[in-house]
Amino acid sequence: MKADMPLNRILRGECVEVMKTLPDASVNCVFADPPYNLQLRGELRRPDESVVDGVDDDWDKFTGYEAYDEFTRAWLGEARRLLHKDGTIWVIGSYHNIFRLGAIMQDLGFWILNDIIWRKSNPMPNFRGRRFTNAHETLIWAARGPESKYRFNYQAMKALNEDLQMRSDWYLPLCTGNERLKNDHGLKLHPTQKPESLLHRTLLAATVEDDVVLDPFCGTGTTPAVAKKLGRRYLAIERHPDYIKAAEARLERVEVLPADQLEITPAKREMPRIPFGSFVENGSLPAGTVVYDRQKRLKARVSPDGTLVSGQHRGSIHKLGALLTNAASCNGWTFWYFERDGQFLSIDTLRQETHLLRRTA
Amino acid sequence: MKADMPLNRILRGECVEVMKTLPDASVNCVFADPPYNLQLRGELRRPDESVVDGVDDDWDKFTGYEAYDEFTRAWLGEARRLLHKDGTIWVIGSYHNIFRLGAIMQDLGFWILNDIIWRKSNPMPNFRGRRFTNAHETLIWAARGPESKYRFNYQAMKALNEDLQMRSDWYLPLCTGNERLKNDHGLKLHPTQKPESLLHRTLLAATVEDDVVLDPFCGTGTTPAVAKKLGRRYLAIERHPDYIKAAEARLERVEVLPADQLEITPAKREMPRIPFGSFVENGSLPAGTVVYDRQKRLKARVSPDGTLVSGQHRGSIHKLGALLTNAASCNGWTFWYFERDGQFLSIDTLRQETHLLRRTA
DNA sequence: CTGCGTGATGAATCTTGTC
DNA sequence: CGACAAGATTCATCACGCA
Repeated sequence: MKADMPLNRILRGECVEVMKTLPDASVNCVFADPPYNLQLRGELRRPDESVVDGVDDDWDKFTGYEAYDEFTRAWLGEARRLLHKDGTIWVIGSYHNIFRLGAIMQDLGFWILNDIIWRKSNPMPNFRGRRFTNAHETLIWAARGPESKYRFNYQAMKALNEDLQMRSDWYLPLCTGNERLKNDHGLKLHPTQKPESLLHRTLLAATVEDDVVLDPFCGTGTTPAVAKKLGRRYLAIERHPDYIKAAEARLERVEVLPADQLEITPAKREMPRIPFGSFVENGSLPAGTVVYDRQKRLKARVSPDGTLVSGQHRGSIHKLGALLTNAASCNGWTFWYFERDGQFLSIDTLRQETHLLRRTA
Repeated sequence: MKADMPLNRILRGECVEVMKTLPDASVNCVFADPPYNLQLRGELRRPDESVVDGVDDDWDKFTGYEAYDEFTRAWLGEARRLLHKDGTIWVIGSYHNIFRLGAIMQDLGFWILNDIIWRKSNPMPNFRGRRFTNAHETLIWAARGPESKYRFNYQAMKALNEDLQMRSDWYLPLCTGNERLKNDHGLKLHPTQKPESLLHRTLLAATVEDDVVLDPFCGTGTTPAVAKKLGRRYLAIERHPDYIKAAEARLERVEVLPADQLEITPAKREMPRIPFGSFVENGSLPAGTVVYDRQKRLKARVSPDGTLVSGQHRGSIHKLGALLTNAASCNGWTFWYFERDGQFLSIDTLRQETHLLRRTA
C-alpha cells in the first residue's frame, strides 16, 4: 500500500471528494452500503452537492433516476480506481436501487462474480397485505475486471457451511438487541445498521489478514469493526459527525483476534508445493514401488526420477493418470494409491503428513 | 379484451414484431423469461470429468451490453403497451442480465412491487470452487406504473405458506425428471425449461380466472400450460417451430382445473439446518473461544470459519471430535462444551436457544 | 413390491504458475 | 505474450436396473 495512505481511520466528508484524495489501487476490498432515497422523500444530492428538486410527477421521477445514476457512477468510478487490480467489491441494496447499481457496475467494467441474497430471519411484515413480505436484500460481489485474480477463501466458506459449498443465499438475522447502537433516547442511532455477521462472512470470504478494506458509506462503523476484529486494515468515509463519533467509540471496544486465532481452513493451492519426486528421493516411496488406482484396475511403477511407468507409457503422476483413463486431466495425488503396513493409502497422504510436520517444526 | 385478439394460441415469430400486431392494453399479466446473455468462455467439466451441457444457443448471443439493452428496451416497451393499466409483469433472470432488466423497467415507467428470489433446492454446484454456488434466480414483479391498481391475491399466498405471509424468497426445485420435456434422443428438449411450480405461484398471486397472460418467450410452453391449468387465458410467442410443436402437444395434455378445485400446493419447506459457523458469525461463540469435551480432558479453539483447532489438527466439530477420540464418527454438537456465565454448557445449547431454529423455510 | 446402488445432470460468465 | 504443465474441484435429485 502507498505510504501516504491514511489507515485504520474514519475520514469525514463526502465520499466522492474524499476518495479523490486517495491513491490508485490502494485497497484490496470495498464494502459499500449506499443510500437509496429514490422515492424522493428526502433530499437527493448530486455529486456537486446541489439538491435535486423532487416533485411527484413522472418527469421528475425520471430526473430522480438520472441524478441517482450520476451519483452512483461517480462513487463507483472512484471506488474502482482505488481498487487493486485483483480486488473485489461488495455492494448491498434493495429492489429500489440494486438494479441501477448492478447495471452501472457492469458498464464501468466490474465483473460480477455472484449476487448474494441476504435472507432475513426476522423481516418486517408487509402491513397492508399488498405485496410479498420484503424478506431479503441483495449484495453484488464483483471483481475489478474480468481478468482479476480475485481472492475467494473457498475452503473457509465451505467449513462455515458444515462442509457443503456455501450457496448464494445467506440466512442471517437483522441487527437487533445489544448489537444495535442506540442514541441518548434509547432509539436506534442509524436507520440501516448492518449485522456484524454479514460483514464477517463477506470479509472472511474475500480478504486475507492485513488487507485494506474501504467503506465509503461507513455509518456506525460495522465494516471497520469487523475488519479490525478479523485483523484486516480499514479505511472508512462518513459525512455525519454523530455517526463518526459513535463508530469510533465502537471501534475502541473491538478486540483484535490474535494472529494464531485468525487462521482459517487453508486452500490446497496455498500449501507449499511438494514435488512427487521428493518422496522417491527420501525413501518414503522408493523407486520400484507399485501404485494403483483406487479400484486396483490400473497399476504403475515408480521410477527414480519421480515419473510413473505403465507398460509403454511414462509420465508424471498427473499425465499418466489422465492418459490411462482417457481423461483431459487428472489430479495424480488423489488418483494413485499405494500399500503401507497393510493399508491402502492415497499418495496424497504423504503430502498431508509432510504439511503437518512442517507446521509443528 | 379486444375482439381482434388471438387467444389461447402460440404465435410464431420474433417477439417484438409479433407484439406490434397486438392491440394496446390487451393483456392482464406478462410472464417473460428472456435470454440471459450468459457469456460462457469455454468448456466446463465436473470433477468426474463429465462435460457440463451449457447454454450455447444462438438466441443467447449478443455482441455486448448495448445490443442486449436495445433488445430489452424494445420488447419491454411493447410489453408495457400491451399491458392493461392495472396489469403486472414478471421477468426472470440471473445476475448476468437482471440488473439491466430492472433498470430498464424502471426507466420505462414500470413500478417495481417486489423482487422475488427463486431459491433452488438442487442447483448445479460450482465445480471449480472459485465462487459461491449460484443457487438462485431473481424475478422482478412490477406494475405497469405507480398508479396501477394491481391484483395481488394476498390470502391465497398466505394459505400457500402455512398461514404466514408469503415472503420474497421462494424455495422450489428445478424442472427435472418426468416434468422435463425430452427430445427423440432422450436429452432435454430446451436448455432452460422452468418448473411449473414457479409459474403456479406467480400466476396464482397476480391473476384471476379468465385473465389473459402473455409470454413473449414461450419456449416449451410452461406459462401457457399453467395458465390453462389455472383457468386463465394465454397468448404466447415463440420463434422455433420445434418448441411450438412440443408446447402444443403439451397443452393438449393439460387439464383445466374445475373452478372449485384450484389446488393449493403447500410451500415446500426445508429442513432446518444450522451450521456451527452461524454461531461464530453472530458472536454467540466468537472465534478464539475454547471448547472442551465433557470431562475437560480435550480442548480446542474456535476459528473464524467455524472449524476447531487442536494442536496440529483442524476440522469441523464432528471431524475433530472423532479424530481426537479415535472414533469413526462423532456428534460434535453434544461432544463439545463451552463456558458461559460460570456454566459449562454443550454447544448444542446454542442450537436449542436460537430463534434461527424456528423459521428457516 | 421394496429397497439399494449406479449413473446422469442442472441458465455456469468456474485455475494457476513457470518457462 | 503464449505454451505447457501441475493440480484443484460437486450437490441434490431422479430414473433405472437388480436383488
